[in-house]
Amino acid sequence: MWLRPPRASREGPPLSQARIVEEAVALLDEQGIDGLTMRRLAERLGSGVTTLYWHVDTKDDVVDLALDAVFAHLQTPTGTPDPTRWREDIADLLHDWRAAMLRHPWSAALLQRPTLGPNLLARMEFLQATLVATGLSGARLTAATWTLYNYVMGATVARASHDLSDEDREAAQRRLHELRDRYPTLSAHEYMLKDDWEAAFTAGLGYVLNGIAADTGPAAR
Amino acid sequence: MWLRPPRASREGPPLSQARIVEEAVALLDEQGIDGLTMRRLAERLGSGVTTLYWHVDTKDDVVDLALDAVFAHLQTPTGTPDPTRWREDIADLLHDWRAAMLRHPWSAALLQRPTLGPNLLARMEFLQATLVATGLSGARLTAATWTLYNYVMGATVARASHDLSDEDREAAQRRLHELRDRYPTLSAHEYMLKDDWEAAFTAGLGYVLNGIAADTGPAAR
DNA sequence: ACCGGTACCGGTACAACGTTCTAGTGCGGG
DNA sequence: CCCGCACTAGAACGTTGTACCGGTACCGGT
Repeated sequence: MWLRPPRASREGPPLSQARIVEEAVALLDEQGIDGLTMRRLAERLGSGVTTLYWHVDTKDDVVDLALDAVFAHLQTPTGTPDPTRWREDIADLLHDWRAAMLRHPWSAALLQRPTLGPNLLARMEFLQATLVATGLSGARLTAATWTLYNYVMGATVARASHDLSDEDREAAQRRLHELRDRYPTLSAHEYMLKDDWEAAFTAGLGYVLNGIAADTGPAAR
Repeated sequence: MWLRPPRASREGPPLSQARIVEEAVALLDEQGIDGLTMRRLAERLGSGVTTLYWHVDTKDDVVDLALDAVFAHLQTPTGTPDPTRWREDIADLLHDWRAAMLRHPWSAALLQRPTLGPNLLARMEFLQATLVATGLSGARLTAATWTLYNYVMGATVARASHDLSDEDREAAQRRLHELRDRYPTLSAHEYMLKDDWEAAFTAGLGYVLNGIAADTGPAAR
């Protein structure tokens, strides 16, 4: 009866969806996608497991919110885009996009859900608006938009998934050498040893932008 | 003692890793990534759950093998590539690559692991060999290889993840219209309603190839 | 004809998970 | 004073991946 524990009496700020998401991101950063557990999350928040379900319907909600939170930090520039600077503007956007995801590598694994969070949409809006300002529209606009989107996503996923330890990378390249009959080119050009991802990303983005530039209106060139 | 069941006496072919992987792919096709369970898999194979663990170390092994199996069907052309046909050859390869993954939509979600299965490596080998034949080498070769890889992967992941039902797509576009103050461009250009993915993929691939072409040796043009 | 080992099979068990059900507790407004 | 709302959480259920261990069929050697 008496002498039951004093019930902790509302310490700290009350639980909220925002606090849950914030802690979820931290947990994901530390332990990766498999480390995110409702129980662990509750423990870190100093709350009961089931309490989380008052603020959130399901674990997937937490994941979706955490994913969009990754893109929260940047205030994408607003206002009418400058058509003469479209290449730089898009390059900046995509570099930042990729950097945000690589800062939280688990996010690359979560792109199986459609791009519908507010922060992601804001980036998409800026991307497409810039392309419109170059004179693109219709099918060519769609193609350009998605080509750029595909490229960043692909580059980020590839980067995150090929981020092996040095030993693993060397072991993989060694195996390629052993199989050099089957993979002569990969073996000769050190497919697995590449490590300047940043330069490769920039160069590839240059290719894509060049390809698109040939299709824009004269205002952009 | 007596009258115990006759023990079924080795019906069918003995379990093997190949049979497990084959059935895993079928199960993934029918039920998606969450439908793949060691218990369900065992049931479909008519074996005990733990028996699977004789042929396979862990569930992740099954997943890795199933992923590479998706790329098994195509015999990638071997022999020295023809530099005058590099665009067509690469376009064919990437179209097939994407088609193989879309035939098994769960595969797009599994690209978090590096590209090391034999079938994936064979495709990579062909891709890079074709690029070498155009005269690329060094950093430019690396950039071109990964740009193409990134583009297919991105396109496939994006396609698989944005494959909503018609209602969902319309609901999403309706929400965009409601928020047209924040997303004027996306709202005006029907961002969510695009459905000719095939054309967009082809057009985007054209951009990328054009961008790369400007960087190849004269032999390729 | 027997033995022993290798290859393979599968029941039981366990810890961890996501989630539902239900029973609370404190606080602000009538 | 107390009702109801916002919030908290324990207990429990069903499902998951996997370790442990006791089996059975078959095969080569003696």
